[in-house]
Amino acid sequence: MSLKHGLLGLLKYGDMTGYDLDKAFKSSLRPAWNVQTSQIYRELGTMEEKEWLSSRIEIQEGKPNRKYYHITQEGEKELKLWLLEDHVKEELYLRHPFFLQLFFAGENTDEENVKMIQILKERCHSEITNIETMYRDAEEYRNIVKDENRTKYWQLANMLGKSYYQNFINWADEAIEFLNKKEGE
Amino acid sequence: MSLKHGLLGLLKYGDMTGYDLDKAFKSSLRPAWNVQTSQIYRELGTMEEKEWLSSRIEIQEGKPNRKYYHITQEGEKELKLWLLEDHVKEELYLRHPFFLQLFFAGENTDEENVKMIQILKERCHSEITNIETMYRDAEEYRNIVKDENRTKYWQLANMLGKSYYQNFINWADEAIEFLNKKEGE
DNA sequence: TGGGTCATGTAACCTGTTACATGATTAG
DNA sequence: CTAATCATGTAACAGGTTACATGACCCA
Repeated sequence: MSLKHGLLGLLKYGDMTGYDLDKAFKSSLRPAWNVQTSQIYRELGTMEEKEWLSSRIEIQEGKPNRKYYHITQEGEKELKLWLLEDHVKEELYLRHPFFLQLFFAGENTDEENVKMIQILKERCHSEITNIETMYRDAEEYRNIVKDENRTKYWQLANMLGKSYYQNFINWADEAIEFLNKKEGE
Repeated sequence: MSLKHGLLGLLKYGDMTGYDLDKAFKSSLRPAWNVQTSQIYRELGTMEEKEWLSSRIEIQEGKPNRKYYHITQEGEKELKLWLLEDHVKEELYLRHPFFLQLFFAGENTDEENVKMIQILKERCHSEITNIETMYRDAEEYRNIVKDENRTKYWQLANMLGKSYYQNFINWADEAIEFLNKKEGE
């Protein structure tokens, strides 16, 4: 999607290594998507070529060296522009194989589909739990950062993430009821 | 995502050309995502190589010839398996740049962000209108198909699509209220 | 006379995914 | 003793995006 800009955003909090960024991304932007570690390293490479980032290597003993990335002025400019762009235009799709599966679910039996919808529900419940844990873990950062402007939007992102999964759960309940009623007819 | 399986599903309704599939996809699976026409042709090519499809060419006068694709037994088997797989596992992410944007929205002013959220709302309203039109247009198919098992799931997909966008709208209202309240403090 | 529909694609590029590789240290 | 953590990547492939090309017909 826009991994590059996600990384730029995280690097505004401070210099980090690819490893740190991987963890930071996975623990804060998880509702967005699951990034591949290898992709992060690749993107960091091309971002450095574009001069959005600079880097320095810290030598460690016993452990592998750490390569710290730092956001440049170019990078900050790029991030600022991206944050003001309208990304809502064409990219609001419900991009899940599950939706296709549902559309063609008439090819399966109702029992098979109910089972699938139940799995969806469970999965969404556990995602909500993850988000709540994530958010509680972030409390400490909020105490350190004390930048209300930032934390305000973390809260909004948190609300959006949770309601997104809650919506699947609500739909799943309605769907199961609907299928049972049809069954009884 | 799984364009190949989406195309297989559509071809179960009857033989179609790439052009037809493009239109069918865009008018029924639109809440899922917007496929590139060129990608459909490419995928059809590889699907034919895999022998999930066979094709025949119908010569037309004045207009370009039409290349009809037909789902093979191999293709049907593949679709059946795919429809029973668990696609909910790792792929339920809210995969939108908007989420990243929101997470880092503290870099913008509140006014800029409220404007952005309002654009989101409008866009979601128009998506819901699109889905409703789409669904009404599909009524005729439902009368022809008369396969209640299929149409039942079209209805569920329709419900999911609408609630997905409605959820953004509800969130947007809360978010705007939240930002205004914070502003007043 | 210009734009839309019909109908097919190719080429290049960018992004995402999967698999693999290394090698030391630390905790259960 | 085994698994996890620390920390870096490369290679190959699959899937998505953008730009371009062709050419006739139809409608305002």
